[in-house]
Amino acid sequence: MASEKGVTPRSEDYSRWYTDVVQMARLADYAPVRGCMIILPYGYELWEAVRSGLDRRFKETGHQNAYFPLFIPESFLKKEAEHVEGFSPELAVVTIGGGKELEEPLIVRPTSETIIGWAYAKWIQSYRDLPVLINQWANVVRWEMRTRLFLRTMEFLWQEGHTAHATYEEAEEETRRILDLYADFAVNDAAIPVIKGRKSNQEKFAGALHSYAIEAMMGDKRALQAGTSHNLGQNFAKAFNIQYLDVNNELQYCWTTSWGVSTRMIGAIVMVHGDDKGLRLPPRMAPIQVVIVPIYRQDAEIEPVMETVRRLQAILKDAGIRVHVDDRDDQTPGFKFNDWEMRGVPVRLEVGPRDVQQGTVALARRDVPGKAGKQFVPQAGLVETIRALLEDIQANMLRQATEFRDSNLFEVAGDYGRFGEIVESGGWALTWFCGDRACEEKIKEDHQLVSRCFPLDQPHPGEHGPCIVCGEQATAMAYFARAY
RNA sequence: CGGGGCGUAGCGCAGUUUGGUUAGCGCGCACGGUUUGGGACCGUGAGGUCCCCGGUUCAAAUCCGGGCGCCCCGACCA
Repeated sequence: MASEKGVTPRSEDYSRWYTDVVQMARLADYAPVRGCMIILPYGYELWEAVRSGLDRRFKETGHQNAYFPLFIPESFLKKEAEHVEGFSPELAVVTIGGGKELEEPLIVRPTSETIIGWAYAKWIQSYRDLPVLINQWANVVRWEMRTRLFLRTMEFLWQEGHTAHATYEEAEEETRRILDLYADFAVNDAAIPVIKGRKSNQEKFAGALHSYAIEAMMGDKRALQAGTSHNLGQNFAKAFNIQYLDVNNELQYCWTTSWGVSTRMIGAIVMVHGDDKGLRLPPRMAPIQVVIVPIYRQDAEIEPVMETVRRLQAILKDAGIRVHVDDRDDQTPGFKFNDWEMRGVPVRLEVGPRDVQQGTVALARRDVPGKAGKQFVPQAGLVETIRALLEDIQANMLRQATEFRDSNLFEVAGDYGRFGEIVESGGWALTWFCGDRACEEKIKEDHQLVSRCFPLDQPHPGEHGPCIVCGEQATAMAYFARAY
């Protein structure tokens, strides 16, 4: 970890900064097993905020939670050709149980399409059983070569939705509905601007007809896929015999979808909003929205100060604001200011003897550094003041992130040299792209990066343009950028 | 899986080149006191299989051989 005081400045070394922030803000710690992490209480509270934000939206759109087993029979994975090809390099396999070699090895789930497909085949008989709209909150394991706290760990937490529908149209509608839901969560709760788009065939989920994703720009301009939604077509339905009888008493294969957001979202929040001093949490996600730091010089001042602190704490808590009183008596106020700034708390409230006398408090906002972000306000009407301040911080953080992102998006047509300049300087290039494997490979060879997505919101809808690589007429533009 | 770096107290490191007292520093921790509106100070104290195994030597944190682990950068991925 970095220096004795604070994290490595973000501007100095981005990846070290990230590692420092995650550890020093006590979001996560390294585990004794390579590539695994311990999610600490403060980090887990953030995850709970992600979970409740998404879960509420899932329920509102008619989904229910369920839980499927961790272990999947090896043969299941093999039933969908693309799927097994995509995942086999990163599987953890259990071959011994109870001291005996297993007849059939068990896969520790890397994702649950197969075992859920098996269950759906059992459950679904008729069009009357459709749609099936199930989500599960679970851990999954993928044997990763290179890992990073939250961004890529061998075991991670996520939600995976799995739905089955009667028609392609319904499945596609579901896939898109979830993509919208993810974007809504990212933008409105996590204050992360995202680009909704379709993945190229090369980048789609192993076994999907096509995949959509929300792509976000991190503070170092690299892209991060923060959520994915897949239209699986009938691929898994055919592999697992998920069939139903339609109104005409004819047997049909279902159309299925799957979609997921993982603990990686926490990495995104850190990397999008953090600054040189550490974490900055959007108020809607912050486990602690307001931290109260009591200030006193002499023992005689403790009593009246703490009395005011407790009173304000109760008022804020009753108003539904997540408030914490830092009453540690072995740390100075100055230390606490820095500590909570590093941990990203949006608002700091100071109560000292002067405030007790004058009926005021000092309020400091995390998104505006130094004195500029500090103001003295009356205790009267504090709930309204803080509510407004939290809203303003939330909006400001989204605005800052959006401005930063937009200033690094560049459109380029038909000029491969210019395209190279953009992506090599870290920007995102939006360009006509035919989507062919050969063209994507060429870019990968030249610039060590692949397409992020074809944005759903196309800048020139209905028009054509020359693919940036082969020059053939392409019908859509895609983003290219270095990614995590 | 390639390239680089690192492994010495809870954390960050010095010491290793050139083997030699009782292995040291800062932070943190415990206790006492003074402090407290932007990272306090003084005093006392606790804390070590120097990553592991083997070898060389009168003597190894230090030299030699082998192994393990972690971090960073690339190839592959939520």
